[in-house]
Amino acid sequence: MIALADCNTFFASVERALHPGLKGKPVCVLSSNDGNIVALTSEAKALGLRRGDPFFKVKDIIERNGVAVFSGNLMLYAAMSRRVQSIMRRTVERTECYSIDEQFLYLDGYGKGCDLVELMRGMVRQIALWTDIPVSVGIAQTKTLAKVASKFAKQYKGYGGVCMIDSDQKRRKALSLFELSDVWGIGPRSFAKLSALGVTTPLQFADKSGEWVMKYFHKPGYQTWLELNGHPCIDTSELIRRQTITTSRSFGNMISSKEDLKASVASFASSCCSTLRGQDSAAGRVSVFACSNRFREDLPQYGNIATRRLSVPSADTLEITAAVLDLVEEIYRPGILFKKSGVILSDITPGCCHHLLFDPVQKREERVELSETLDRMNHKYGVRTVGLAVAGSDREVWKNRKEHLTPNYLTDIDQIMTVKI
DNA sequence: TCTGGGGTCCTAGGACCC
DNA sequence: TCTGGGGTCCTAGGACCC
Repeated sequence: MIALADCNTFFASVERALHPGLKGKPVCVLSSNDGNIVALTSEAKALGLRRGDPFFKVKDIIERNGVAVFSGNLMLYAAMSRRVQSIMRRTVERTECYSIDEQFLYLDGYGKGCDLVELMRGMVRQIALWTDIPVSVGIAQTKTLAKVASKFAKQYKGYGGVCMIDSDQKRRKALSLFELSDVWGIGPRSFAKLSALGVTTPLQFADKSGEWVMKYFHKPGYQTWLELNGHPCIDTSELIRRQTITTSRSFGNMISSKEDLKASVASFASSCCSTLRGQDSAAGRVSVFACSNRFREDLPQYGNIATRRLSVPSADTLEITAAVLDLVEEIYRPGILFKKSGVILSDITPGCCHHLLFDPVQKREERVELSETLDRMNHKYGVRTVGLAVAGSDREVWKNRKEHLTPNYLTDIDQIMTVKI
């Protein structure tokens, strides 16, 4: 059996854990630039707010009802996620991090039936006691069914946070009651197609023949079908080393000058490179993209991407930044108001120092050392303590808006919480 | 005025190879 | 009238996930 442990409305729960006065109150967390709602508690949902709502459109609902609003602070959430994960690893030996708020736990060898449910309930209580983060756990034979079970665990208080699907009878009942569009692997497109084909519940889908599923939904849909029928086939274990690394942002203010665009992508290149070195890899290809504001129909629209292959896979901030600045020359257009830009590293291979007979970069070892020194300094003294001048300062015009930011209580000694007694 | 960011996998089609 | 067979690699686009 496998369990999925899912933190309930995770970002909002972290904010609530660090602001105890908000217990039982509506809380929303915003995306970067304070753009959209990305996480919200059930109390906020009850007011009609939805994930994805643009903040400016629902501001009046928020103000009228005294909803607590926070700018998303990913560093803070990642730190809390590590705490939650460590408690899960104390409970079960083999775990797999699927996302910042979800873990798969392999339960083979931990007994059957009630034992498993009690084991997981104990873990949920421990996490609540030590971190104040509410967690729902689903247990079943496959990851897709475990996800279904975890949603039931979240929905019905009576489960004590843990729901198990351990018989065919329970599986069929669960699938007949579950929302088809909430099944892991069935997105809006497949949902519409299934509806048109007369399939409206997960059970009806599971009861179709394999050939039928293959004909209309090909391999991904077939895998979901197998999993719903209790045959495990989705492997999520190979996600440790990323195949692409992207850093991109929407700007707080639109920009038109080439220098601002260059500053933004140079800053993103640094961030991509330190992630790359952090997983001990090198990238063989660098891309830069930029686009205008798609919501401003009154302005000329433009978007483009340019890619360069590096002669040797590299993790050198200087080399990759130089490539990124060159690529800006290819995509920049005067007169366009840019709203967003980004850097993508791909063709990623293990090992950060590659050698080639005709390497255009001199003294590559020293360059690698320089980059690693940057990483160490920024790790010790805080992000962007040292960087390339071309990436500009923290006050650049393209920087984000973040008006409701919670301090980095868990990761920065200078921002640690003050307690008054 | 204000509309997120970062990933994966699959498939089809084109270009090229012998 | 009929016009090889069997591959690889790359790219773009679509669909999905959190």
